[in-house]
Amino acid sequence: MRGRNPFDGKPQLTLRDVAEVAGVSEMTVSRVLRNRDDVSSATRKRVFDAARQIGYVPNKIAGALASNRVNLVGVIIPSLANMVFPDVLAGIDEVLHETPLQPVVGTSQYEGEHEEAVIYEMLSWRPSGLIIAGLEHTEAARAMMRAAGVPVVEVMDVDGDAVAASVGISHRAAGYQMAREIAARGYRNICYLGAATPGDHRARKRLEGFRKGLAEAGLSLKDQMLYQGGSGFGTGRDMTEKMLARHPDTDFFYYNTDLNAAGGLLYCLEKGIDVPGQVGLAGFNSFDILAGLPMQIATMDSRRQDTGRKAAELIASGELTDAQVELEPVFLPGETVRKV
Amino acid sequence: MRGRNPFDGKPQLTLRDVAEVAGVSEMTVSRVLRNRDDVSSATRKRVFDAARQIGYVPNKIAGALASNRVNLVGVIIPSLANMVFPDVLAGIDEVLHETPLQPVVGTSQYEGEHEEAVIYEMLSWRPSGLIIAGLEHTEAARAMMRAAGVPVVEVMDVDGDAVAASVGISHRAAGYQMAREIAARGYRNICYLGAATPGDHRARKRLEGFRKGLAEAGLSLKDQMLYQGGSGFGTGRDMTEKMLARHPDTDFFYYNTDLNAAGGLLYCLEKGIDVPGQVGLAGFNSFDILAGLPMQIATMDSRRQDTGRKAAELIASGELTDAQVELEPVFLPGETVRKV
DNA sequence: CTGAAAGCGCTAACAT
DNA sequence: ATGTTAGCGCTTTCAG
Repeated sequence: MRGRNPFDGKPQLTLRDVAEVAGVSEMTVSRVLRNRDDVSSATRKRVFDAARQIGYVPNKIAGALASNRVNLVGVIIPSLANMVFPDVLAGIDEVLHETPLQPVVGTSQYEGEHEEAVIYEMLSWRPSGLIIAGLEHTEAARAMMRAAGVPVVEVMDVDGDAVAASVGISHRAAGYQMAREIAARGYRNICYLGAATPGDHRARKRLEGFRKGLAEAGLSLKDQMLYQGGSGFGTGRDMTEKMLARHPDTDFFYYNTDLNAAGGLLYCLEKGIDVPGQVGLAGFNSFDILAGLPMQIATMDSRRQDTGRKAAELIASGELTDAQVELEPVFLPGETVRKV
Repeated sequence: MRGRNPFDGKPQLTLRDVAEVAGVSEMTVSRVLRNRDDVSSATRKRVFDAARQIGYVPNKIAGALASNRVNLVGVIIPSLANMVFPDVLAGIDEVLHETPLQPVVGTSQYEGEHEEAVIYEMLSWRPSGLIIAGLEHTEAARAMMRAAGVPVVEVMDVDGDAVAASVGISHRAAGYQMAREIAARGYRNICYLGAATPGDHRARKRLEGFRKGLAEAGLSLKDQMLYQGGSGFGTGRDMTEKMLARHPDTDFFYYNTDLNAAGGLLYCLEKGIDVPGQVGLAGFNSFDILAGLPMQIATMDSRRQDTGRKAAELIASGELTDAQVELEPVFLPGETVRKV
């Protein structure tokens, strides 16, 4: 016997098996199973019954090879551990769900070489499209995406040159706008608390935009602190405590994510610090689950689900597009910044 | 020309193209690209150079059809919107990352018919394995999984009959144990606050186990409340407020998830309620991001990453296993229950 | 160590 | 409305 799948004891059922039971040609079975309407309803029924009876499951591998159509969409994100990426995935899934397309997920672990390998792997399945987080890739990765011959959408960032299409917010603009909002509210001693992930270009760009916004308001960042490891209330709390010890006159903390901001908020409230009077706080992302904190944190909606949805729509359209879709990050003042 | 992919302008590069450039046979190219060691290193280098030069990406569709080997693993979960499922995915991804296998994700939206369709879709790719959340499936779905001929692992639940292998905690046991812990700490007026998702069998089983545990301690559930929509601090806060209004003598709230419990905790603290003296609180899941709340919530670690890892290991082993791996849900008393 | 032939299961294209 | 033929790009098998 030829090399079957090692797990596969019994030979797989083929169209031929269904055809024999139904008493029609393979081709007719193929037509019925692809829901084509050029088959008589009597034949259609016979075929469906036969297929169900023997438990036939079509082989998409063979179908894909013959038709050169693959209903898979590659999705490459840095990690699944950070909530923002599953959020984008959920948006993608929501749209693909209405189509014959299925997402295949790969993670790059914020690492270019790794990402390149995952892209290669994905493209070797000849997917119907590729959705990939970020605009920063190795030169080889960009070359592969350019040559892929299928729609490629880079998501969650529009600050830079996309290989083809892109969907997302400008993190520079998000940081910039936040700086302006903070400055306009009279805060002056502003610190940034973020992550030390080298491959996190989006956080880097937000901080760049933030500094620029401060500069234009005649301000500058007083200090910053970067942590290793995951975000969370504990992380935000610790960083806030340390920074306040270092600079007791800090009057604003800008966090890389709401999760850390929430920790900072809880710390401040515990210490009896007047928020937003004495100290203001702002995060980033806007997580639904945090609605219900003692105070609603000022943040900026990063439009993750919308990003996923829009990217999936571009792929589903089948066009080889290079649309640049910039979504607006929405400033949500919450209750942790002073009123203007 | 035969029906190419509509997105594909240029014909795809084949082994033949590489072979011509390298001046060897297709077969030799195939060997080199599969990293087989029966090729001279001189030839190997020529082939690699040729492949890189023309930008060749192998076609796994064709390879899979010829070899009957597919390096995809189907993963079917109810939703991506609930953090617990990405956590399992992360565990799966962590292990598959070290193998040639790639996860393909599908969601069932907690809906049996939908799940059945997704299973059919997945199996038609002849994946190397299938990981699916839960033990409750339509009869047709179970039949497909039984006949799949590849390792199938049902995860996140072991209370019931698995089609083949299963990995996860017993939610009944988790609920039961939590009830015993609560009873042992002297709480008597106990309410459950959870979700109204009909397809959430795990929450249902936890509650069953919880009731049983209470009963064995001579107690019974005072009341329960189920909400529609996503969990979060706001949801937990609202439910807690309503339930306290209904039963001011409630001395314990058991939540379906830590996210809701956190909302309840914040509400209680705000109202000056003595936690854990007057009111105790416990959730479920154990989310890292919540470390840093004013009080650490009593919870039970649902071992999500471990579950994903173990399931992926079973798939990666390639064995057609029916191992039943029961992980222990770990009780974490935190600070929101009285000391024993 | 390298090559030639056959065919994986399905679908496009062309019959009828 | 249904059937026939050829072949997708690769790997298995067998030959050298």
